[in-house]
Amino acid sequence: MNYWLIKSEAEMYSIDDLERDKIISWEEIRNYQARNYMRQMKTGDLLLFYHSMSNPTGVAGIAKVASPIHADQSQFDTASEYFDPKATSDSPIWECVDVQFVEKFAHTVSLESIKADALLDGMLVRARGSRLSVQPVSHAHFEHIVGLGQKKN
DNA sequence: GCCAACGTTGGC
DNA sequence: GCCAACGTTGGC
Repeated sequence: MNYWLIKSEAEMYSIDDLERDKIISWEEIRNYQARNYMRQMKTGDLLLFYHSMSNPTGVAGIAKVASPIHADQSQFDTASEYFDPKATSDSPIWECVDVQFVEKFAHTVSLESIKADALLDGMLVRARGSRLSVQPVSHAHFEHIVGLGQKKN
């Protein structure tokens, strides 16, 4: 079992949207490194759901991988801004997994508190200028974030 | 809204 | 294959 962090702009698609939808294809990722990490995902892997461009930014809950990697349908959709003319159904360029809601935290674990916590040293999301929207997370970091998010205060 | 950091593109 | 120009991300 592996652990990951996925980012979403909170105003575009938040943990509340995922709670409502239950499960969606995590489409529209157009970054090779992020795609390559998604290719490594296995059904059942757990995901920290991170809100970017929000107040506060941070981890808002947990999701899980609910399908094997598959073609991102938006690359074939000429009406989509994510349409890719170089992609064909025989050789898709962009891929994604399905993501299923698990839980929303009692409170968001803010980036500020993540940066301040020595137990989270080395988390990629703390890196200055980190723009990667799909990142691996260690088991220890995952468990610690979940503990912080579930804590009542 | 600003802007630094980063990824991608394309000319050569 | 270099690298400047450009577009995007994302914290603040």
